[in-house]
Amino acid sequence: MSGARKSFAAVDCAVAQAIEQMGDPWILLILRCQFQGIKRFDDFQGHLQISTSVLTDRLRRLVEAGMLRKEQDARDKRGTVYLLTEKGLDFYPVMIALHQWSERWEAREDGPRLELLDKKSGEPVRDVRVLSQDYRELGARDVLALVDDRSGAMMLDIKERLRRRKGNAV
Amino acid sequence: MSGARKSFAAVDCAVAQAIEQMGDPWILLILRCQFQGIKRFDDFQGHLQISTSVLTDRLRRLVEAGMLRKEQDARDKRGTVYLLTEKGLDFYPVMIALHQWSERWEAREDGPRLELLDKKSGEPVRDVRVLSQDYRELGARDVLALVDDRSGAMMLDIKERLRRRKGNAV
DNA sequence: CAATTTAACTTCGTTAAAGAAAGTTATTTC
DNA sequence: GAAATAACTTTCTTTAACGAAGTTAAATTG
Repeated sequence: MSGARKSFAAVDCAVAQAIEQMGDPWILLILRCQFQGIKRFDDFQGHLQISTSVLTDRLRRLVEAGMLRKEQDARDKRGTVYLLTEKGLDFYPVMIALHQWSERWEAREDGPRLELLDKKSGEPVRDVRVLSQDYRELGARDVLALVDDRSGAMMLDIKERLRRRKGNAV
Repeated sequence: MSGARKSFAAVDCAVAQAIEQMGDPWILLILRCQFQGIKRFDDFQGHLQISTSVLTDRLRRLVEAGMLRKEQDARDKRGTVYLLTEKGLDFYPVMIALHQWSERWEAREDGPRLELLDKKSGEPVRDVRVLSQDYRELGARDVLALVDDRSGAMMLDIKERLRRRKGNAV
């Protein structure tokens, strides 16, 4: 009876909140363009083949979310530039993690389309990974997720689930 | 005249391809649940309040994309478990980068809802960042994106854009 | 300096996908 | 053997994405 995309803002989880705001294909593609240096309305359209109404909507959302700020182009007063804020720039690791994951699993036969080099050294950047304090690479199975249930006590997520499922296959 | 979400599969870019496949809110939320250990149809519904038709569709897409595999539950032959493949598990850095970004910028006043600890040491994991070979943290401005134009020569992305825009504000 | 072009939208009609609810099939528990 | 449950499928309604056309203000061209 709805047709609208549901909101899951009520879910008390940082990832869910991030997805609520940034987990939209066009939002992510616009951010990708931003990191490529694209800043203007018609350049987004040229690169993304996005309809004007949707582009307007997504740029507005990104500004509202504090990811981008709007500025008048100094050279052409008709023009607007959308610039990444500090919050927007801080999304870079997510974007690069996504990029590298894609290169690892969906690579073209003829090699990578894009190489990311550290400007200072000229060497490729490291694969974005979850690391321990002493820089060991950690997978999902090496990390313990502690959920704070807001009642004062810290609760072990895994133990709680095990309890609830009463010995089902894990 | 369309109403359908457009495909940008033709865009020759790894990030765009990743977004085409994984840049959907429900896809991302299902993956988040997977990393929490949720594996069964009705558990996804319970946690996500997702409609059955959409959940069916997204699980099918995730299996098709090679992120999840379907298995019959050994204990209950009615049951199906959806398990992360190697490709799916490798998506972990993206998920944690998203989580940490959200905790940094959308944190509740009363502190983090989830703490991620290295099982081996008990210490929190590092913030997921783009790192140089010698572990310097790199921002978007510290990284050079080299585009391979498939014509043999490597082409400097930034220089090319500068040339095209003929001295517009950067 | 008038006419045209351009940037960044807004509005409008159409359609495909998201959603709610009810129905289906094969197990399993009582 | 009856009721419950897991994992869907089907049907119907609504809404948001799409394409195209129109708008406004500034800049460029003749």
